[in-house]
Amino acid sequence: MASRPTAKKSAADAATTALWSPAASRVRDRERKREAVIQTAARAFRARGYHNTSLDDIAGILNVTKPTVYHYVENKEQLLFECFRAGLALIMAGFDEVGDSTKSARERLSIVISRYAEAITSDFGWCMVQAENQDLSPAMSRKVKELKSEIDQGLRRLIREGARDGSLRKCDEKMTAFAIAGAINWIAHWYRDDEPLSAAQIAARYLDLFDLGLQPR
Amino acid sequence: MASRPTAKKSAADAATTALWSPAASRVRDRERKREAVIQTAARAFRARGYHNTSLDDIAGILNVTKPTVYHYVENKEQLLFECFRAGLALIMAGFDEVGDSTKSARERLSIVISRYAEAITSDFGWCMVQAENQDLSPAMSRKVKELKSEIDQGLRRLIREGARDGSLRKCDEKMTAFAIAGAINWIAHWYRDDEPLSAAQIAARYLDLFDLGLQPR
DNA sequence: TATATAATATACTCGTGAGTATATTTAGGG
DNA sequence: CCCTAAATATACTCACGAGTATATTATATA
Repeated sequence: MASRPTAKKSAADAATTALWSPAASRVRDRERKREAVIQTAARAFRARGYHNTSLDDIAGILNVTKPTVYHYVENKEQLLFECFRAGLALIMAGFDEVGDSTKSARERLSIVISRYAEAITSDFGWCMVQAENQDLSPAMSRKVKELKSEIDQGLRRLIREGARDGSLRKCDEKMTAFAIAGAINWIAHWYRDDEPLSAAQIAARYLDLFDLGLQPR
Repeated sequence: MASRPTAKKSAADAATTALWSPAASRVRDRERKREAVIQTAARAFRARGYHNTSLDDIAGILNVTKPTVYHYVENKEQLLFECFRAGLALIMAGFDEVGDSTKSARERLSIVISRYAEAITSDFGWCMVQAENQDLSPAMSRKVKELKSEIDQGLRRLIREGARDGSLRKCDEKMTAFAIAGAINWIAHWYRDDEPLSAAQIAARYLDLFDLGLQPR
């Protein structure tokens, strides 16, 4: 393996990379660096896919070698897991935001969906969506599944509350939550940074469908 | 590499495997065998993921060695592509089915969505959904993208026709098609063979959402 | 029945990538 | 200013998996 692999760094990588740049004042803040590793991994995973991204790649982008990466994370799987967790946190933040609101369930659902879509279009969101059980050890797979189900539970709860407060029509709670989550998760598959619509705009259009349906009124 | 790797065959594999079983009358029908290779690959990819499935695995399931697999397909990428193509064909069959129908666009869309969901829950459907550009050569990636867009075009067309014939409300054609396709594609991520609801039942619930929306009428 | 061709197997190569043993540098605390 | 611990690098190992060169067996046809 070539030392200090000469990786092509995008402008967007510069901010994180600067932490190691020879010029910079190398305040070694373990936590900051760890986060930079995770952030860089997320970006790389999203760009090339988990399996097509080696730890050498990630190290290269950071201007560092593989053992350094291992100094901050246990292994590749954990790296994916951390990215996943960050993505999940973004989504859960949406739920927290409306947690103590007095708004109708319908309004709260709107907000959650919008935040959800924003999260999904981020690097971490991609990881959160793509963290496949198949790529994880049984233990980690269980954990991921468990955590993912928080989103599902949150959506179902809003749908249930909507049926109670009358702001949403009664429907199959589970399948409706799956359909909505699926539509949003899928954004990660097609969204590119040059997409003309913002995540919020996409969410608004999706909400139009979920709210009103396609049948003329 | 161990010769004739002792792979655990599921009951469902038996039918395809029988083509090579010593007892069977070995009518060597190239096309049949090729299809068995592709079918077996699809099942394995879905079960363990594309990257976690080796050609030795696939050969093993078929009671055969790797060069035999190569006798029927160029390489692993092409194997995925064939699976993708089979999945796509299932979906496009839904569009063909309603092609010359005099039904309203709304009714036709219902049928297409139902067929689409059925296709997605199959092994080929999984491959169709998961065939990521990241795993394919540039040329193949282009081809896959091109073919996938047929689904999108088909959906948009129905949505457009619905606006014309009055059976569907006017909406953002592109984003609506994306939302619907996303919701359905996502089924591949969570559907398991022990799922209590059939694909058609899932589709019916999804259609309920897409048709009527969540806002009480 | 001999021969060409298809189908399959054996036994490799070769690259790549995760992970590590060990050395070296850097920085802070005594 | 020295000494310990953290941070990083060098230089590996090792397994695995795609793909192949080559032999062997079966089958169809002349």
